Amino acid sequence: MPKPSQTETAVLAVLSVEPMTGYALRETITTRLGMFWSESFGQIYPTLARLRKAGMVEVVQAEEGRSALHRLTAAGHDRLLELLAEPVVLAPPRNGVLLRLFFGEVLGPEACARLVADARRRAEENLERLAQARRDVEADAGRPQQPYWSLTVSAGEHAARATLAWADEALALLESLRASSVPGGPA
Amino acid sequence: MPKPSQTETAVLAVLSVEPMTGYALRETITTRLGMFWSESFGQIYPTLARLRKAGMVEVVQAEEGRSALHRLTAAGHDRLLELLAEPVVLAPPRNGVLLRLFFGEVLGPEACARLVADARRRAEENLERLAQARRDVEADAGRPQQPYWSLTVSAGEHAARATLAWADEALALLESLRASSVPGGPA
DNA sequence: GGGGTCATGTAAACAGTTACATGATTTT
DNA sequence: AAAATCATGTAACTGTTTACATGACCCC
Repeated sequence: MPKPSQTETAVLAVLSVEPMTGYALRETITTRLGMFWSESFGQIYPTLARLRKAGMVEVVQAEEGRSALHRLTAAGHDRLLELLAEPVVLAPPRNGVLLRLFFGEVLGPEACARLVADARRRAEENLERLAQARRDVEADAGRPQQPYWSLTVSAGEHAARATLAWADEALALLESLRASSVPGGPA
Repeated sequence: MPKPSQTETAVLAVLSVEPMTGYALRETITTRLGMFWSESFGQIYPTLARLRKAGMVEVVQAEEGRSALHRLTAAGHDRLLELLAEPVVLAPPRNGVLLRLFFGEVLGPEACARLVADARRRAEENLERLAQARRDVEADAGRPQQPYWSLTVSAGEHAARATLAWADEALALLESLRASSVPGGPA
């Protein structure tokens, strides 16, 4: 069996819920999984082609005149189980904000404060998107997937709130730095 | 001027503190920035070669018999300022744990609980490493970089504690799921 | 009929890791 | 003398994004 691919895992997983076009697949990943996953067309279409060739996915005509949909085969479902059981791939850390802050002396407290404020704003935007996601999940009460979806929303909420709390702390510290380094304020 | 590179930024930033060998550069990135950054030798050495050719970095002989060190030139420092002012590159989200949890119905509550427990353990390990980093930073009290370093440690602590809190919540929910789906316990 | 969005794909470029090769120096 | 660590580099591969090309369908 070929070596596991993360894109393949995501594609098979989404198709396991419902057959759809490649375009809808990308749409679903962006809107439903966007907080913790992303795929580009340049990944999705070649992956679908490979999966088709390997018999994991078949193309079905849903309605006359409609685009053909990609549906998981039994082999595809087995493969999905196999891939989900693979060890999780941890992304190597690469946080540009923290890199800049670690060398914050170079940029100075004001520029650092702007970076932290930007990060704070992004976290707030995330919280809004998560509030919508929370409402969507609650509207699906009763579906067997509902508790699992709730889990992922909850993860985003915890992370976003942690960022907010950190940012407030950081902004206070940077303000005190600014004040002590320029006692008379900026000329 | 060439387009900004993240690796270049990190390399110039580390060298701005102190001249060192490529090997020590990697070591420094792994141990000091490891919580939020990473670079491999395959990136570092070609980057150093390019920076040397571009006059951003010069090679100096520190001591007789010792390996030559890479030192930032004035042009290198200007370039660093330029790169640090570039907009932060946000990594596309790719969280394998949350992907598996979103489709948690496929794996079932027990396997999901194992995934969450693993994530929890990683967060706890991070907290231990951060506690050491916190002690290291505090030992450097008085250095002008100290408050900035403290900021990055604090970010890690907030994130790790958020993961712990989420994981506990998630494990409780998964346990109740397991209980309700298999009322008599696993046969 | 024109603009938007649905839909599928390819090509080029890029970033990054892994594995390998090589050798000096230091420690045991 | 051997083993570990320090040190520099290259080559191959992989995964991923971006940009481009193309056309059908829908609704205003």
